[in-house]
Amino acid sequence: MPHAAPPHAQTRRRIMDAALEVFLRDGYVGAKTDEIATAAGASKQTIYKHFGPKESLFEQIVLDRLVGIDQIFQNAMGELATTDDVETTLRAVARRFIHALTQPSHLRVRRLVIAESGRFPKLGHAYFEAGPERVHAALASCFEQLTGRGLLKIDEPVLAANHFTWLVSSIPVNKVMFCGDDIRFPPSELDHYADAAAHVFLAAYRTPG
Amino acid sequence: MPHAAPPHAQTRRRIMDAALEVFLRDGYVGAKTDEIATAAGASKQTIYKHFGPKESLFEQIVLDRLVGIDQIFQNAMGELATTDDVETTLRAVARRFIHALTQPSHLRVRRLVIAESGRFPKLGHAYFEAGPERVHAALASCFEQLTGRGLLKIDEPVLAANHFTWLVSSIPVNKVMFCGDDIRFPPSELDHYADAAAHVFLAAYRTPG
DNA sequence: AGCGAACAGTACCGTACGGTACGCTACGAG
DNA sequence: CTCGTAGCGTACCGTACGGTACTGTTCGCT
Repeated sequence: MPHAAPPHAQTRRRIMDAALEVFLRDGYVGAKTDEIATAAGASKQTIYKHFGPKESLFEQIVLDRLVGIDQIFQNAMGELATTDDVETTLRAVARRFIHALTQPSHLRVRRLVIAESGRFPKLGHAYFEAGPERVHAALASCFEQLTGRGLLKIDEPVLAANHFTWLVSSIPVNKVMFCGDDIRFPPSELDHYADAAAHVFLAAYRTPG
Repeated sequence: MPHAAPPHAQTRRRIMDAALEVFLRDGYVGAKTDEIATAAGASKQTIYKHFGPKESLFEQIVLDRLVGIDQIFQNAMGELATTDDVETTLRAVARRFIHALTQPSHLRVRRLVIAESGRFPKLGHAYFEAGPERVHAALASCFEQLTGRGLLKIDEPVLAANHFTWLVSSIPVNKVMFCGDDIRFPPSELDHYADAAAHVFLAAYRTPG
């Protein structure tokens, strides 16, 4: 821990964390470099030295938050592909999924990217590919395996993956998009959404009998 | 070019239309009052006379776009509550729904409200209530009637209404949120999403037999 | 004709913000 | 000790933007 001398990286992280916070709160245009510097306990020169102009700083920070964004969801999928009890496992996946997704740390970034996707189209695309699309691809691959094993009946795996994720997450996610990140959902409510979503999904995609 | 003397309302509308366009393109902070004035063919004085400061202008314009926002969807529901052929009608509703929802004129406002919901929390709430929540309430009431008539089996009508609308619209809506309003979906693709959504919904909520 | 409201055009004010320059301190390596 | 690197703090520059004042003009009304 008291590793004393990482000269560069530490300052860099401090700036990125502080800047992200300011960008999340005020948006790209509303964020002021002076405030970022103050919040980071750094000087503006240092920021410009490390990241170049404001646009570049913004892109680097958001892009940085995107690496591995799908990992938590991939993890949430767990042993889905290899289970024998699809219903139980899928419900568990849905629950882990919705709890992970409704973390403010995730939804605030999501809203920021949506807000700035006009000014930074690349960021919008990058988020979409690194997040939803990756998750849907992984989920679709699970569904294919389960279909192959006769446990599900799915013709269009990617479409089904979309159905599953949006069924699970749309209610809380959309509410937060419009009503702010300070909304907290009781865990029981999230569980209820997850269970209901899994129920609907299985009604449509479970093998009959 | 001969001016035909406008009674205030016409100037007002010209300003509101131009300002909305600029706000949609640049966001609240990015929009410049000078540019709004130029785009409206009006002078800044006139704008301030009619709407007061920038914040007030923004709120009035967005609020104005919210009245009746649910009407197109209510209309899309048509004779849903009184039909005897739930499957056919529901599929038709889903198609009308997704085509109405994916109009750029709607999605651009949606994105703007999300983007500014931090700075203007009231607008976020107002949008959510005037849009999704109203639609869900109306849809839920249809579902209750259909359940009463034994054509559907729905315990939680509002939850089911959420399932239906998000099942139908989530794929294109979310894509546009991240990838920009210039994305156009082939009508056949939208129809496919609508049909698949109706299928999933009915599998879960149709009365057995 | 004459009055007043509505409006365009433009100049203007104050301030705030992105970005840079400069001078200073602290520290690790040789 | 000395030099190079990383960083802080502050002052500074140019510009741009929200908002106002002022002037002149068009139009409706009486």
